[in-house]
This record gives sequence, C-alpha cells and structure tokens, in this order.
Amino acid sequence: MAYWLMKSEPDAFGIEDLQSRPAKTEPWDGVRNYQARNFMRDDMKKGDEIFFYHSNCKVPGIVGIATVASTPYPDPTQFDPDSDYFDPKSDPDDPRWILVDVKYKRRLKRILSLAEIKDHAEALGDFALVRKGNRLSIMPVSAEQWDYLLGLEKQ
DNA sequence: GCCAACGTTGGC
DNA sequence: GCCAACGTTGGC
Repeated sequence: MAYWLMKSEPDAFGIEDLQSRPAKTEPWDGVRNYQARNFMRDDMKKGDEIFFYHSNCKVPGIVGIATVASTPYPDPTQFDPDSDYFDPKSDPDDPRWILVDVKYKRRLKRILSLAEIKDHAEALGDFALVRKGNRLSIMPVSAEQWDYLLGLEKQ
C-alpha cells in the first residue's frame, strides 16, 4: 500500500465537504497538472491512504485522512462545456485527464499545520510538501513520513 | 493583496 | 526547439 498527500482549498472543497458526501466519497476532479494526473493514473491503488491537506487558507496543513476508493477513470468535467475544468483539446477517445474517487476516513485530532511540518523538515527527509517552490497538488508520501506525521498528531 | 515559483502557450 | 509572455498556485 502507498501513501499520498492531496491538496484542496477548503473554500472550494474541504474535509467537511468530503465527510458530508453520499458514501463519503467524491471524484477528485479538476486536476489539470500532468504530474499529479500521472500519480492518479499510474500509481494509485484502491485502499491507498491519503493525507487531506487544506491549502490557500488561514492555517494551511494536514487536516484528515482519506483513502483511494476507485480505480482510475476519465475526469468527466473535461468534456463538460459548462465546467470550469472543461478542456476542449481533450479527445473523448483518448481522455487527457484521469482521476480517482477519494473516500473520507477520519479527521486528525488536531491540524498538522504547514508551519509545524516545516519544523520537522529534517526528520521528514526529502518531503515534496516542504520543498521550495512546491506547487504539486498530489504527491507521494513515504511510509516513514506517514508514520512520522501521524506520530505528531498525538503530541 | 502581494509576489515568488512554476507550468503552459505560442511566435519565431 | 528556444524562450518570452502569460496564467496559476499557494504561502504569507
């Protein structure tokens, strides 16, 4: 099993929104970055665990845990002219944008803020989240990093 | 609201 | 294929 971190802006879609969805599950649509897409398309497996991260907000940080709840499939919003994520260049016979469903598991007992995570950058090793200029919205987390961060939750 | 960092686009 | 211009991300 692999571990991931996925960013979302709480103003648009936060952990509470995921929790309140039917089946607590939501298609992770709108990803329009190839590297992030490739993680979903090529590497994610059903049951993988995800840190749910709130970005672009007052206290950015990890707020909960979700799981990968589907195999990869085409993001329907790319073919919807009314969607913000419509991509006229995407060919329905060879869809450009692929997503997975994400399912709510639990909230953390406390937010692990980006500031706190940065304080532990050394122990976390080469963690994409705290790399300078990082803008990836989906990134891998190693088992060691996962365990370390969950350990912080209890402190 | 500012701006640094980064990805994408398109002219040449 | 280069690279300037532009748009977006996301912390602060």
